[in-house]
Amino acid sequence: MTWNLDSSRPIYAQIAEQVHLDIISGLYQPGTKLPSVRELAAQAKVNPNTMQKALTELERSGLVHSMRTSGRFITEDTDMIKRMKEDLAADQIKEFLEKMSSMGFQPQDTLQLIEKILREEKS
Amino acid sequence: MTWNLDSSRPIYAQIAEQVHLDIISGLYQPGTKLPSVRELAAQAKVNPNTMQKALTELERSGLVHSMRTSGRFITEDTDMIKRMKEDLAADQIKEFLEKMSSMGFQPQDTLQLIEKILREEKS
DNA sequence: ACTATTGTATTATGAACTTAATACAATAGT
DNA sequence: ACTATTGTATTAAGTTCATAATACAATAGT
Repeated sequence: MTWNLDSSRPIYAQIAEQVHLDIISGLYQPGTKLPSVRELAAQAKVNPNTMQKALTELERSGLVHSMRTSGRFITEDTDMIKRMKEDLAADQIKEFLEKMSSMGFQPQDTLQLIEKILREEKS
Repeated sequence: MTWNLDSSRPIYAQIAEQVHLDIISGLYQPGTKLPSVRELAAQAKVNPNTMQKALTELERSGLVHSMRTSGRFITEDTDMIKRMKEDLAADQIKEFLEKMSSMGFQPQDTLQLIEKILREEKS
């Protein structure tokens, strides 16, 4: 797990989002136990309170739940994870297209630009 | 000009970004005078200090410059605007593809998903 | 039974952000 | 010359965020 944090948004929100993505992408398997708050905080080099806040935030999504003294676990509801992945992907795409649109790129322009950039990256 | 602000990031940063986009998209024409700080603040329903901070921030990009008492103006350097538009678009695309990738969608998957969503939106 | 580990709560401090209320210097327009 | 408008600066207050330093209750593991 590599933590990629900046100062553009609250750190706890960035952490919550990243763990969210890691669950959705399957990096964290359903039913798995998460490292402890203190350990995750150490890994991410943030205060335990900040990590706690991030995880509490994540809990509201239903993707994780805490078992008092045995730790925090990823949900085993694979359908839910799948649904969230689809929803989030759709949201990301709409948000992205909207931003491109506000720059003057219509969806078709955007698609072509993406393809152009992908071609360039291959070299 | 409709202002779309939320609490996820500093307001001044969101304003700076939106004006930036409006210049890049051509909504604000090169050489044009911007409304005054106080008027823009009233439009966006934020404090004049906040709008001032947003515009000062924008000035660092070189897209606008202030003329003491006659107001703030959009740069006339259309080449610069064009260049910034291209750069920003490329950045947005890369950032987007990276996020999709962290969710488990490879670029080709993402392209197909976008096309699927565009088809769905037509109906 | 004991102990370490778990999530959680509390209090304090400092920084960043936002609003508010003013004030000032420069100058465009009259 | 006068006046209103411009960008800009200052000071104060309140909120959110992050860190720090502890502390507590519950329980898994021994």
